[in-house]
Amino acid sequence: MTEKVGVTSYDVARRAGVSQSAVSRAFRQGASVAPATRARIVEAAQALGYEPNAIAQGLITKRSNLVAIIISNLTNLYYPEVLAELTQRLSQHGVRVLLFSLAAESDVEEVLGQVWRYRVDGAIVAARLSTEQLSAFANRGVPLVLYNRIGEGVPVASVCCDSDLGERALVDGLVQAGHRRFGIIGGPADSYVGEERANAAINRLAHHGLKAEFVRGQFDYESGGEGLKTLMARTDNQLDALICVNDLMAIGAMDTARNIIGRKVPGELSITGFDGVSPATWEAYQLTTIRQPVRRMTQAAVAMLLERIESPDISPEQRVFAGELLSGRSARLL
Amino acid sequence: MTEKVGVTSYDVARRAGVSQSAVSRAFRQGASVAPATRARIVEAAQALGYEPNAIAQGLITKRSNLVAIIISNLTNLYYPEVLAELTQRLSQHGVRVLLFSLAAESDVEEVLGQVWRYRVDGAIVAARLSTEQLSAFANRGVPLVLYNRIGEGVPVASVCCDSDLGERALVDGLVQAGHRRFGIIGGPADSYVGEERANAAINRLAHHGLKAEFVRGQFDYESGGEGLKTLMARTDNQLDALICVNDLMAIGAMDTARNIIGRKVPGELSITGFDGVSPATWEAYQLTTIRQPVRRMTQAAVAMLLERIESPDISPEQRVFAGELLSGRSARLL
DNA sequence: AACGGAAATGACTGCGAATGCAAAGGCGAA
DNA sequence: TTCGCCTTTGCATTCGCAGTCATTTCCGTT
Repeated sequence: MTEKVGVTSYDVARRAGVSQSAVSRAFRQGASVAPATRARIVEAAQALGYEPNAIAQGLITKRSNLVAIIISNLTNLYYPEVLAELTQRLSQHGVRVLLFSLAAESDVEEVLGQVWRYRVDGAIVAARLSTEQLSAFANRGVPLVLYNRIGEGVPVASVCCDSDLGERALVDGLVQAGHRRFGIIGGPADSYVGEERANAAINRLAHHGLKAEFVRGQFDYESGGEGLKTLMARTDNQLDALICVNDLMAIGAMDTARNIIGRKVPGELSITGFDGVSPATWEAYQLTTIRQPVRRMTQAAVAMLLERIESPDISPEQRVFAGELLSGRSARLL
Repeated sequence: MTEKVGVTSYDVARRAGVSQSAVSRAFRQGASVAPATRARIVEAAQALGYEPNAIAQGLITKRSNLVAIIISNLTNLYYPEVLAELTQRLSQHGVRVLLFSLAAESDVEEVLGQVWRYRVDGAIVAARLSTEQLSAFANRGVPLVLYNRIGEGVPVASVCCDSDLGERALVDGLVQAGHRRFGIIGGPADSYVGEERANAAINRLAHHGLKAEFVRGQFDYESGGEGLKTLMARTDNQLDALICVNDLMAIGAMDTARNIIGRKVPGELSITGFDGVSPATWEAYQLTTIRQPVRRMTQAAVAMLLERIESPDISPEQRVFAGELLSGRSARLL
């Protein structure tokens, strides 16, 4: 078993006493090779430590078996799970993952350049793309599936978690439980889900004839606490319900409410989140939130992408999944 | 700007009225091309939406500019940060990341097959590799850097966080503060850092003439609570210090101690962790732990790998970084 | 105007595997 | 034994680009 560098199909062919074509065929499904020949070849390959060169394969077949995954902030606590799921599912289908992690949104353009260069078979993107960038995928014929965002202005395949349904469940529950002074901590203005969720909450509150104070956060723990303080100041400490557009900010707000401001949660202040990250279920928080069905969403994203790799002309489709209401102990509902 | 599929250097050459060689040179650093010619070529390339085919480049130059990152459990809360850092640093050096996320350790063998096929320039691995697997990297001439583990039996480049120093600081602090009944929650038996840290703690306790009760966990939140309960049962509830080999278990233990068992932390029970993940600093926990210098460690891993890609014969090196003691409020120290 | 040397450019080959096509081999039936 | 058909096999070509080598162009010199 002398594994060595640069073993090619010719080396294997020589050792097995066949032609290079035969070696190629021996490694491909359903090719015409006599069982005995294939056995000899496989044996020779094993002896030499041969593995087909995926680069060369990609060049000639025009299939790299590579899929780009572009994620903006991996540290979001929500994405790692998504990434792991996506990677493993894609692996099962013989597709490798080329990972691009954006430090800043402005890096997208550069990243896309690399995506084109590697001739990926498709891409799953959880980052903001401009209309031009979206069209670039179409023009280059690279199948694309957006994760938790939709193609603004351009029809693109995407999977999302339903913001309206989710926030409606939370708002309705809070209103029915008697809350009246609402605060909302949104995300950065350029975040799709941030705006979606905030608007969903605002609209549903309006439906009940209620208004809410609104501040923006950065989706992180600190934003939650700061947002809460700001809202408290603005409302003369009268806030009795706080809707955060993600869990991390809700957690930050809970900690600040309990340990800094000295408000009982949920006794004096109800707090809700969105995502259903693992810390949300920790004993200290028991957050009332909407859990995104990550398994189903990743499964859908992968399925949609693979479909489109096989048949590039499938029309765009949006799959919107309802989240699950996790009734924790951070909010009085119903 | 008609971006289209399959634009090759020949297309660009034709449009710019030059040869394919010229196009190739125009896109390479320091090649001999007249500025005017290069400008014409770049313009033509832009007009056609040409991007050099990295696959073809890889085939001929034998440099894929691809690095494999193999991580066992991405959901560990500690790894996402590491992954994001590694990816971004590698990107800055023009290297792309081929991500492999293991669902089970047994998948390693299959993953390695893919790693060979893609002719990656190197690999960073945070997963358990057998001696044979380690040698396979050497035999195939693929530079390898291990993250938070060392090559057992084989000399391999690696970066680690010092378990001895870290646990020593924690143990010494706890002992000096008067703790005597110790419990340790370790990791799975096949985890390198788990064993390292547990042993480090046990040895340091022995140095003080103390023993500790020991149970194993799975590095997750639940393990912390369960481990604590088990230890409490074993020690007749006399435990006064709990050392967890990672933060997540420490957090789980804190929640269980406070909310289930009804023990004051740190009043009646001191708890320590290891890693310095972000939830450790949350207001609700303020965990006393050892923070791994992630930035320096990832920086080192990337530097070591790139060095070895440039000069494959550089000898193995271990870089061990001291962690930083985060004195939180989960333990009485000194 | 002629020359020399450096810079710029193009023709050509090869990286490693896949595949169309033609040739060879195997086997059963007549 | 011969024919015909199907399965195996090999040859030759191709994918897109880098890099070698030979050729041409361009300048400054004398």
